[in-house]
Amino acid sequence: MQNEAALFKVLSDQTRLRMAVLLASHGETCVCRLAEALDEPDYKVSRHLGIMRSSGMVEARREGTWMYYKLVEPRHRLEECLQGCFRDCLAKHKTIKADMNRLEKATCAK
Amino acid sequence: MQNEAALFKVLSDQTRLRMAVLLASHGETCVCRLAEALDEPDYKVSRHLGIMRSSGMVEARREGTWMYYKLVEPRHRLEECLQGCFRDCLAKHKTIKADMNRLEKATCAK
DNA sequence: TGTGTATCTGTGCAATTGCGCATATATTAG
DNA sequence: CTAATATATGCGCAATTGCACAGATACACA
Repeated sequence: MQNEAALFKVLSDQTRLRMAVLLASHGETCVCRLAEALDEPDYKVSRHLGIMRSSGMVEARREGTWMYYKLVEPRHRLEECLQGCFRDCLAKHKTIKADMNRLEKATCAK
Repeated sequence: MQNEAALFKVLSDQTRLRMAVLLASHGETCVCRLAEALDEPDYKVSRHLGIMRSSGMVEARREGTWMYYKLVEPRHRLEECLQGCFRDCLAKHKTIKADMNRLEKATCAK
């Protein structure tokens, strides 16, 4: 049950929850686009992605200077259920819609 | 998004998550039975139930000396989804099965 | 090699969290 | 009223959390 509670803990921070939902909706995304989408400093986004990564929730791929993050394939029913939540309920949230708007427009040039 | 993250935060503690799943499976239950089910001191159970209550996740009813707690009716799709999770995925967890066993046998007399 | 862009991380700080103990409250029975 | 049972809470403590700043890496390209 430790692991399950830890999963919820990762999602208990607004920054991380927003990113989880964005990654569920938009798929693989680089750090600077996420930072623009959330309108938060890159060091903050990077730090929280690190936490999500070491919990096993997301995985990263380097491509040149960029790091692309995505949600992992669900490893059990709980993860599957939560990812469904992200897409089906949370993606409709006002905050997320605004995040998605900024994400679409993001140029990755600051 | 604040509220959604707060929901996950309530579930990020093992004691609270176990109780949420128990309440989802077993329905309304009194504090002393929950304490026996979790094999945790009553003040600890009571304190965490208080947190769950003030977050709006559970509601309480007094009957004589006993307090009965239950999950609230889902107020939106996220809560509905999470309660589904409790019943469909988490209730099968080893820890929860053991909790449920103790719960069935609980006499409420210490 | 050196410069610029993207990303990560060490550090210190203030705030929050969960715990156990002891005590307080509420209710019922005698 | 008193005692007993069930539940809640004030308190202090140790551990964890999230933040911002500054600096460190990693990579591409000249």
